[in-house]
Order: sequence, then structure tokens, then C-alpha cells
Amino acid sequence: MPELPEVETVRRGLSELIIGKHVLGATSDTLKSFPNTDTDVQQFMVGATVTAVRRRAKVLLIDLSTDYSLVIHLKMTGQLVYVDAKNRFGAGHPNDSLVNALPDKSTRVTMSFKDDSQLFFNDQRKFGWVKLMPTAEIMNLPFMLKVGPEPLDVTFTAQQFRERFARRARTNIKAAILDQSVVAGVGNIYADESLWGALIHPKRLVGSITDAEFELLYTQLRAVMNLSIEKGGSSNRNYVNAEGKRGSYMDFANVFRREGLPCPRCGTTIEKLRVAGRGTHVCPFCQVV
DNA sequence: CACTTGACCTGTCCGC
DNA sequence: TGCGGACAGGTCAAGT
Repeated sequence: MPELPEVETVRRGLSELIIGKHVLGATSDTLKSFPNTDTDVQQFMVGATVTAVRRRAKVLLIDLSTDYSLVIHLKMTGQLVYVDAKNRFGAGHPNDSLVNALPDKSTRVTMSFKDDSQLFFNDQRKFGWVKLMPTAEIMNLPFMLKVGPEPLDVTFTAQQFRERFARRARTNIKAAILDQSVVAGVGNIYADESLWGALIHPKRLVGSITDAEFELLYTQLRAVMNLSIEKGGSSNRNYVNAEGKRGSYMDFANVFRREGLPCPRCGTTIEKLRVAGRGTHVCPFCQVV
């Protein structure tokens, strides 16, 4: 799923919805999705309150008053959807929205709060996970130790951005920008969108990219991600926010999933190719190899 | 180390 | 309609 803008959208939604809630429990029938034992849940979740909802890269962190946190990765098809008591029990909601259908066959973890609301972790492909662990240990996870800087941080500069790529000089720019240890949070959608914005072909070797091009890529990546957050993220397929609603960034996409359509800048037909093992969308006129 | 590829899963879509 | 294969927003563990 979910790249930085989608995870950030979920984070903002959950912050409004669950901070201060009193946890009653959590259940899962999919060990891979939630490896913790019932004993862990009893000791560190039941009776706790939610104190904060944070994000690092594409990882969500739900902090509890026990100094434990839920560390959550949505991977490709994960969803975190909150359902309040009214939607759970109200017969007066005859619409077909997702919240009225939960849990469903993709529900892997169900968390319950004292006010009869629930938080569902759904994940069709089971790549994602929820892990309960001490808050203080999160930043020692191997992923957290190697992940790069947050691209939307106010302190993050174009020069820092460019320098992060030095290590990956011999690969193509698409593989490098998808590398979470270079910059955090970039996935397939925003890689293609930002490279189109910066007029850089995804197959270009990192070592061939000029300082001016890196500067433009930095600007475009931030612009595209900020716009997506404003639009509630991209709902290409499965993604929904904490209220089960889709985001509209795909309506504003310039190349992603637009193969066969005209480039918004020059009118040339957009092509789809394979770069770094991922479906990749380019304007063959604007983005020259 | 840096780099590439396959694996992890389920579902959908497309061509025969 | 059925069936096989490719593909899907992400990371890892293996290979070279």
C-alpha cells in the first residue's frame, strides 16, 4: 500500500479517533499478522490507554500508557479501520460502506476499546504485521536503524537528499529512490510521479544525474507527497484511511497507472515498463534515458 | 559492501 | 466458462 502519504493520512485519522481510548483487548487468528501471545496482550494492552499515534517511514506506531507500543506495517494491502459503537450496532446505517461490513475475511487483528468501538487491521495478502513491543525498543529494530531521513522534515535539505544517493551510484534512480535506507517512505507511486515531475527517466544511473536534477527531484518528491497527503493519499486498489474512506490522489496522478494516455505536459503517450522489478510509468518524450 | 532476484500471500484481470 | 500466467502501493533473505 501505503507509502508515506497514505500512512500519514491513517496516522492523522487515528490521532483524532483513538487517542485517550481505553483498551479492552486484542485478538487475532493469524499468527503471522500478530505474533504476540495472549499473555502479552493481557499484560501490556488490556487496561492501557492510547497516548499517541506516530509514524516513521511507512511504519505506524500506536503508543500505550504501559510504555508498550503497537508497531504496524501495512505493506501492500494493509488497512487500519476504526469503527465506532454507532456503526457497529446501529441498524440505521443501511449504506454499504466498509465500516458496516467489518470484520470481514481479510481481518487479521481486532482491537477493542471500552466505549464499544473497535480498530480492525485488515490485510488481504498477509504481508503486513502488528507487533506489540516496548516503546523504548522500537528505534533499535533493524529497519529503524537503517531507514533514511523523512523527506518532508522541515530540516531536510536538497543537498542532504543528493548526498544520500552517493552509496547507490551504480544502480538506476528508480531502485535508489525506492531504497528505504536512502530516503524514507517513497514507494512505487511517488517514485514514478516525482521522476516524471523532475524529467528524469527511471532507468538513468544515479551517477549520471546532475546536482540540478537532484534539486528538482527533491522539490518534486516533496510536492507530490504533500499534494497526496492533502488529497488523503492514493487509492489505487485496497487503500482506505482510518474511517474506511478512499483517497483521491490518483485523480491528480500524471503518469502512474496512466499508460496509453497522453502525458499532461507534452501529449506523448505514456508507456509502462519494468524497472527495478516494478511496473514503471514514463513519458518517453519528457523522460529520456 | 552494492546490487539483483525471488519469496512471501491472496485476488483479479487478461488472453486463450 | 474455465484455466494459466502475470501482476498488484513492500520488504527481506539469498544469490552474484
